[in-house]
Amino acid sequence: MNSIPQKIKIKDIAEKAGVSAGTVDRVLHDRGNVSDETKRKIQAILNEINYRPNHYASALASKKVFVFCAVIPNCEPGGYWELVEQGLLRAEQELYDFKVVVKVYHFDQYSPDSFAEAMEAVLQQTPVPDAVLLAPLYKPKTMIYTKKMEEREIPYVFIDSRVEEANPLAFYGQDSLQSGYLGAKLLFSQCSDTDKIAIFSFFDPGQTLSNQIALRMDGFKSYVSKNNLSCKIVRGTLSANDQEENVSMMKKLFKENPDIKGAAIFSSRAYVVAGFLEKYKLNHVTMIGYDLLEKNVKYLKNNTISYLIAQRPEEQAYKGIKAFSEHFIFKKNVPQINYMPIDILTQENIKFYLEQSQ
Amino acid sequence: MNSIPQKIKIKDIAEKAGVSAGTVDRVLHDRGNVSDETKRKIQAILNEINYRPNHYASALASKKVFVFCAVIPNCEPGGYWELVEQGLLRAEQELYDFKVVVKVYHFDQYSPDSFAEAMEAVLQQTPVPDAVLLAPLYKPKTMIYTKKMEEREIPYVFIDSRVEEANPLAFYGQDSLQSGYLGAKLLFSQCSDTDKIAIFSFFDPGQTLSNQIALRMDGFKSYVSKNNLSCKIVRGTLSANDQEENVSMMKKLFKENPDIKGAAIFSSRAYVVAGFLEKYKLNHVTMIGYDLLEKNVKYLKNNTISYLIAQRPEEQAYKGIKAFSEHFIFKKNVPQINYMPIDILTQENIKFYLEQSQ
DNA sequence: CTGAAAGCGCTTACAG
DNA sequence: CTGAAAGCGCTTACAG
Repeated sequence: MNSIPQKIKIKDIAEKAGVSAGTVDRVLHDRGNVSDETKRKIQAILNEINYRPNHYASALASKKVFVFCAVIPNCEPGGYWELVEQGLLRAEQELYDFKVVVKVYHFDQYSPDSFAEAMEAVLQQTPVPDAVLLAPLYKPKTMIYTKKMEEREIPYVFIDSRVEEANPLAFYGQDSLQSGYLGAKLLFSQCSDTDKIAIFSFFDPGQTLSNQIALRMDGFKSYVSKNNLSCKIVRGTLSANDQEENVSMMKKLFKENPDIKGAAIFSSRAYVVAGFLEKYKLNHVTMIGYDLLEKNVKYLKNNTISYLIAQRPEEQAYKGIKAFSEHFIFKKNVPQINYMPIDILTQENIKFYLEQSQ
Repeated sequence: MNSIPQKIKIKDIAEKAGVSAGTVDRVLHDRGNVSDETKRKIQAILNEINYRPNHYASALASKKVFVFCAVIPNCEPGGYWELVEQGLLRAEQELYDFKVVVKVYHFDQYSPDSFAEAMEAVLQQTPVPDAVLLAPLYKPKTMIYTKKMEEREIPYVFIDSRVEEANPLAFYGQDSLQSGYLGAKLLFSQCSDTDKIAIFSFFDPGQTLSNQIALRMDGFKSYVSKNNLSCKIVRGTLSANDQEENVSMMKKLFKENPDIKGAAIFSSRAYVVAGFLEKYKLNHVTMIGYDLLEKNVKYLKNNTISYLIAQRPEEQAYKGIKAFSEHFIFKKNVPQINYMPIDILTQENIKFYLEQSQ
């Protein structure tokens, strides 16, 4: 009548071994204070039977509080990192009954030093964090702190981009090179191979261009060269905070190059360029951009942007925190490299991605 | 030191109300045997404080076994419905400790009668299922059984497609009309507006074309008419089991219409047409298809198919079962209409969707 | 109608 | 090194 097969419990194992449940628990979690003989006997039984621990009961009984820290750039309202933070909070909510706390630390995404400060604060906080999630925007500073965490045996997860030399518990993010490559393919599906294309990027005072943007640009170029396209590429440099300067720069660029047919920008702020194209009615310019921000979606919907390429930032953060709970609470192995799908968004399917915030 | 705020437990409420935990439990779950006065007193306290029940402890203590039935078409290896079944099994695995069993019933997807038989079996099984997930391929038969389930107060979830007149706990699937519309857009991004296009569909002996396929076709046509395209459309009818006949049909079609430039097929078996195009080297024909099947992916990778449109079948089934656990175990409200994103797959991003099977 | 007790499957001091 | 007991936050008979 009952279709659930009888589950094996610690008590069953204890009886078989002629010991108490406490002792079985000790070998199960390898916390010592068991004689070699008893240990062998219990392990023999464990090998024979298929014991599946009930991690919910375990968490209920355990007094352990987990503190997971997250180190990400400051969140502007409506900006990319706000989506990431939402994922962190969703994971925290979901893990509430497991006594998990997520503490978020922010840094200035244009300042490697500010990243370092945040990491210092994390490593000095009490209680010591059980694990750390971080967006490793800058490789040298990242290496300093991954090393420290490895010394202290604090597992860490990368989101957004990754540093190959480090050894995180897991990584969740996009293959940036490939997303740049796909961006080129989509742009040239609307443009001719010989067209003039404008590529925009934000001026970077400290020469600290983040990994991801640089890789997307490489991917874009690799599409062009692999397919022997004879397009001409012109560059425009944007300012992060001076919108007037941006407008005059773009005015000049499009005046000097009236034959520009396509535009691409590899940061999440496509709306800066799209706003210009719309205002000055440059409808003949096809544009592609990155990331599912409200401000970008507006221009996708009115056809100023033809394609947006997205990377599920909320899901990256959510899965990053969940990786820690899988590791500590559910004792599961987590795959180390987890590329998110490179989602292609158009006017026709955007609606369903917007609904998807879970 | 401990950042977890003190949680309120049933015992705390019981003390405040001057009753026992059992009585609080009775009003919490509305299972009667409580005097109006006690009930009021407890509810007053409940309204004041923010009690968050620990559903894990609740499930642990409860003896209730949940049986969820799923009614889906037969799974061919490598076929669409196998992906759905994988999602069912993943959900069952994940809910193992909650004493959840998922029982899968299959039917012949070309036979409404066979669907009805499966539903009969489900409703007659012992124990009575706590909930039923189904793919409502055929509306009239579906209505018969959704009615019965509503009478017996058995919640049900639709996946794949939905019947608007019914009232499921939830629906997980694609907006088929829109996915057909997007298919047209992608095809015409590679073809000219005036090209000749071939549309293929499987011959349907019982005139029981499933909802979804018909809607995709409508969506496709609506793109054509909305954009005033002057393309010519020719039709090809395929057989589900006679591959030789299919080849001769397609030979004839392409011989008589050498100017066919594009091809579309709205079922999951794009590989039947793509295999023909590849074999007879019709490289000048651009093709779009549906669903992330291995056999389709092969032709996406070698460029016979330009775009595949996917709908996350594994996730539909997984979320469908999870909707039941949210409802029964975690007492959460489940959104009723859940459209899956319409994923656009290309050679460049397919790899990351393949890795995504969770 | 209500409460006390036992139990879900595990962990955690504590005593020896 | 080991076991008995208490407890995690709930639910479930059972007795009254």
